[in-house]
Amino acid sequence: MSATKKETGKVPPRQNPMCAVCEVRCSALFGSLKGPALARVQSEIEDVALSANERIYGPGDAGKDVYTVRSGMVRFERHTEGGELRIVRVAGRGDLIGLEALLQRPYNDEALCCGPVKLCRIPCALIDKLADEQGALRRELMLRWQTTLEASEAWVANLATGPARRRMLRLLSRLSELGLPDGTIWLPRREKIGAMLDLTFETASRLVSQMRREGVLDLTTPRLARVNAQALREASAAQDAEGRDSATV
Amino acid sequence: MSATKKETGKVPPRQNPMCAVCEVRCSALFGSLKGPALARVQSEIEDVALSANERIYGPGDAGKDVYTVRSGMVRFERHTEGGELRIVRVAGRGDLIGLEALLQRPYNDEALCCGPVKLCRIPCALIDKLADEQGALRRELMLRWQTTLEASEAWVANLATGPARRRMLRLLSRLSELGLPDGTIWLPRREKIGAMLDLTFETASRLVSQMRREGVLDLTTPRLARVNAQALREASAAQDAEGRDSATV
DNA sequence: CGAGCCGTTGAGGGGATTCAAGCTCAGTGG
DNA sequence: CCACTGAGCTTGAATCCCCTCAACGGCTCG
Repeated sequence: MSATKKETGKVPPRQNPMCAVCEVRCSALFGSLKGPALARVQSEIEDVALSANERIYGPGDAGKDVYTVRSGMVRFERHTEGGELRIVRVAGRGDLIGLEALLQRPYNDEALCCGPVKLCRIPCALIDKLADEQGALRRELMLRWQTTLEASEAWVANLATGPARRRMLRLLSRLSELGLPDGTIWLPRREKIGAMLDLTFETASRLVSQMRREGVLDLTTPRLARVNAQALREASAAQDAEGRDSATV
Repeated sequence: MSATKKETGKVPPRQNPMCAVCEVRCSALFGSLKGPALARVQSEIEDVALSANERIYGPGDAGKDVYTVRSGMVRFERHTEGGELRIVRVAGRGDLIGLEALLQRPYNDEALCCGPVKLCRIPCALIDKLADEQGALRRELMLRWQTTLEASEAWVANLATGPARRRMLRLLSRLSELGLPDGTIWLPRREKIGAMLDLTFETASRLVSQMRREGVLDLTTPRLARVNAQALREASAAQDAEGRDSATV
């Protein structure tokens, strides 16, 4: 995934992301495209900037596009059979979302922005066209599906398992991956944390406070926080060890 | 540990499922293939019959095949970051499993048989070859990935959310889909139910007993049961209504 | 300023776990 | 034949975790 060929030089201006120099190119869908194909891509892709809680797409929308996340975090909400709201996954920088649309299927979830988000909107028609010429793109697409599937299964295993405290610690760990390298993360509203971990917002609040008292979390502005990676690792290890004890008796 | 090196050449031409008349053909991967391609497929596919708890593949295995489930039920186990066992998904008749292998990736989970299972083992090399000639197959593959992803997200929303009783009711509902039309289902051991729903086996047992007393479930042989679809729907509706009440206050 | 949203914290109750006992059933060997 | 085991299942009692209900404080905005 390190650059295959970049620096094709000073690609002239367009209004769109200029994939050749895009900051997520190496991990992006069109990372493998060459010259002319890449040029055509650039005229059809549109980049969009959204702010917190804006809707990218939702169930029922006629899906004609997929999106690459250039920055920010996207959450996927859906309602359970019982009607409650549940967040089933989040996507971050480099992820490709809305894959259902490539199969002419309606979107399954509602995709919403956590904080400001930048996207590339990619028409499905463009991908269909390119895929016929560029075999590598097909493989890349399958890879995206697989990556998404892995994220979903990991969500089941790590964020939907065990006591609330453990789930919270794992969420912080996941948020750290999506956040800045200095540990700054986007911390959702308590109610959203609840929807991710299947908790009430009160319990989510108590856990956030607990993390704060323990020095794992440091709340800065309303929706931003800093994670102490070291303390998080220690707390997680302690929590996991405890679980192992009772399981190994 | 089941056979990994097959296809040693002298495979008799006639031992395979005959896709053209296979009972799952319409929903199967090669449902769209025509004449000659189909004939070639039949000489390379091997059908396997496994019994309860046999391992189909596991993390670390060199993935060289994918499998179509012809009958029975397959569960996917993995360990959480804390080391506990968790079942993250199940597959049934018509499902294609082990898709990671198509991307030369190691399998993510351990795939195990619930009860007797019949599979078609399909070499990845065969799919790669066919995909170059038959465009429809590529689309079919993507559809499989998407279907699997949807199943995984539904698992999060329905089997990992809410009180234990609701999760159990939803599990029964899901097992019914995979079972016979007369309501006969394969009911896992209590410990496995726990691994699916994130419960202790005692709680799983209590819930099974409860379902039985309510007439939702009727245990026959050790691992088989019959579901009263009507009673299950009613119990689910009641459970969901209750949830909605407290949520809507 | 009051209204409303978000977050925090406390008190009490309920649901799931934990610990523990006892049951059935298959297999084994006396 | 029957005692003896061990695995799986069931059930009870006590504990603990999380939910529910409730009050309150900070903040923005009309």
